[in-house]
Parts: sequence; structure tokens; C-alpha cells
Amino acid sequence: MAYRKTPAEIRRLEATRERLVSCATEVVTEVGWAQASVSAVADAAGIAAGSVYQHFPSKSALAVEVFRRAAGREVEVLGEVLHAPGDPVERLSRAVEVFARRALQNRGLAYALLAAPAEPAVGAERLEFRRRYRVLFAEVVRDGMTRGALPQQDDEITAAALSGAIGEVLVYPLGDPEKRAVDTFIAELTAMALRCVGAPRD
Amino acid sequence: MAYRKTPAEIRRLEATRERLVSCATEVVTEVGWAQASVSAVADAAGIAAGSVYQHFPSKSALAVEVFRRAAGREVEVLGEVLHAPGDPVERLSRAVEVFARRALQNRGLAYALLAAPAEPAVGAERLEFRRRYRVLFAEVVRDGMTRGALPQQDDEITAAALSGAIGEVLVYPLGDPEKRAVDTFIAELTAMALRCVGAPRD
DNA sequence: GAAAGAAGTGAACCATCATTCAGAGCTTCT
DNA sequence: AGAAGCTCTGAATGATGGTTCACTTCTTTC
Repeated sequence: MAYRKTPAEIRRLEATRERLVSCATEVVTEVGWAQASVSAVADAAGIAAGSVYQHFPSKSALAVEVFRRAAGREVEVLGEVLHAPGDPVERLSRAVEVFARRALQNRGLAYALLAAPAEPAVGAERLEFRRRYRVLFAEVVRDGMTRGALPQQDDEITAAALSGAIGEVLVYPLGDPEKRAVDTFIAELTAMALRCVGAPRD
Repeated sequence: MAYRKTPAEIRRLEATRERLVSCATEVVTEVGWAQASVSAVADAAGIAAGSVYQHFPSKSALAVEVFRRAAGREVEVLGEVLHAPGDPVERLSRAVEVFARRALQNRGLAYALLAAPAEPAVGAERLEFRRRYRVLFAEVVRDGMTRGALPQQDDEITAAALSGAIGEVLVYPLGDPEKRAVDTFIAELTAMALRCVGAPRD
């Protein structure tokens, strides 16, 4: 045998792949899925368009990877907050705040994940992640009902409503972003979410 | 002058245009915006692809017309119910029911209007119609607050949340459509909407 | 240093549609 | 009937952008 990938070479290839994914994420964040052409992404990563195909079998596969990474982080964070011990209402409240703060911190990415027009493969992935959000929310709602902290309700409908409501409010933030203080905005959003699950009023 | 459109001829052309719009709506309902190519739509209407351009300057213009017609009907219906005289909570409740029933009656169209991937021109139109939904919901929420029927809240956030929540619940109806009785589903959805605005509990 | 094999390049290729257009077929009016 | 002007057709055109591939460049091994 005259050639065998050396560990350093493997690392270098993996690093290139990582860079490709993260540059693609940036491009998508900035210009959306539709405008993120293979050559734009390749340029951003400093490689030729053809080289993308050394790392991914198709543009779709790269797009799905980008989506999974970014969406996966969000689901993970949300899951941690929601699975923390303690009062379900308190956990939901914190989860909404964390989710909203992260989305407002990186609006471009939030929009890309939640609502931006995308090719079918990414759309399918989005469905899957929405499902995960619903599962997480449904758990905390069920928990609240079990503990008697929340009124009886259809946990799956409430969960879908929560993810839809929060997404809509965050994606089309109302009015001038500067005008409305972020904290006030988040407080109102959280209050809405708590009303939505029927949490006891103060 | 040797030729002038006769009234009958004008009617015939308008009828063709109407047929084109309604056939396009059907195609979009069935296969979504992405798959609704000019030739597919023309075939459905029984005309040649080129003839579409006798009635619309571009595919986008036709798509926008299709969207406006269908979405306009929904906004109108919703507006009528929400503007009826009477208790705001009652009006909201009826509005959610009407909206949901119509959406479930024609899921394909509901999906096309609310969430299906679409070209930018349709996306822009969708934003405009979402804004109209928000305006309608915000009005009823304000009305409720004024009358003391609803707790103080940010009407715009609640309105966005309502439209997002209802849309999400309807677009990804949970489980088998047959399994869950439509009436139960709608009752739960309505209950959620009322909690969301903080309506007094029974 | 040279052979073997992999990665990287980017211009050419190709598929997909929206759009155009030259000609065929109608309708209107004299 | 015939001229004029319109609608309709559908194959050709054109733009876009993902994908391929012959070639170059780099790495490894001996």
C-alpha cells in the first residue's frame, strides 16, 4: 500500500468538514436557505464548489446537517431547563425565557430554524424538531396536571400551541426591536405562555 | 376598426381567467406551491402553458392572486365573527371554532395558506395576512381588557401567540385524524385559546 | 526522489422550469 | 368572403444552480 490517511490528515479533513458546516450555518443565518447556494457556501468556507461533495453527497445533506446541529442545540437546552427538578410552572417559565433570549440573540438563525423557506429535506427535519418541542412541552404540561398545578387539558394540543405561539411571537417581533425593552417583551411572552397552560394567576 | 371585443368575448376571457385561478388553487391545495408548475396549472385548466401569460404577467402574479383570494375569504369570515356584537370572550371562542372547522374541512388549502413552502412573493403575502389576523385578534383582546373581561396583557403579543398557536395546532393535527373526534379537538383548541387570553375559568 | 493514491479545483454539464414567440386558428366587422 | 386583430398553442429559449469530471496539487510510502 502506498497511501493511507494519517491521523493528522483525518483531523484536517474533519476540520474542513466542520468549517464547512459552520460557514454554511453562518451563510444560512445571514441570507436564508434559498440564497445559500453551494458556491456561496463553498466560498465562505474557502473551498471550491466541487469540494463540498467530498464531505456531503448533496446540497440537501449539508443543509440537513446544518439544521440538525443548530436545532439540536436548542432542543437540548430547552430539554435541560424543562427537565430540571422543581415546580412545572416555574420550569416552563424559565424555558420560555431561555428559548426567547437565545432566539433574540441570534434572530437570523432563529428565523432559519423556525420559519424561513427551505427545501423539502430541511422542511422534513423541521417537522421532526417541532415534534421534539411538542414532546418536551407536553411532558411539563402533564407533570403540571399530575401535581394539580395545572387544570385538566389536552397536553398535546397545549404543547403544539405553546411551540406555535412562542415561535410566531419570536419570528415576527412586533414593532421596533429597540423600542420595546427585551426584558419587558420576554416577561409578556412568558406571561402569555403561563396563561396558555392555565397556570394559577398571582 | 375591424375587431373589437364583444361583451360575450370579454365574459369568456374572464371566465377562463377565473377557471385558471380556481384550478390553480386546486393544484396548490393538492400538491403544494412548489409542485404547482405553470404547465401543471395550465393542464388542470385545460389551456396551454403559454396562455397563462394572457391572464397573468408571471407565475408569481398568479400565485399571489390564488393566495389572496383564499386567504382573503378566511380573514373576512374571521373578521365577521370577531366583529359581531357581544361578549369578546364569546366572540373569540366562536372565531376559533369557525377558523378551525374551515381549516379541517380543507386541510390542503389550510396548509398551503399557513405553512407550505412557497416562493418569496407568496411568502410576503402570507406575512401581510398574518398581520391581518393579528390585528383582528388584538382588537378582540383589547376589547376584552377594556370591558374588564380579560386581565391586562400585551394585546399584540397575545394576538401573535393566538395565530401561531392555532396555526400550529391545525397544521400538524396530532395523531390519526379519525381517531380524535373533530368536536372534541375543536373544544380543546378553543379552551386553549381562552386560557391563552386569560379568560375567566368556569 | 518517485510512484501511488487521495483531495481539491472550477469550468462544463445537465435538469428544471418560467418565459417567449412565430405561426395557427378564431372572432369581429365591412 | 376577406381583411384585421385577437387568442391560443407548444416547442424553443434562457436563466438558474446543483452536480460531475478531467485535471492539478498535495500526502504518503518506499
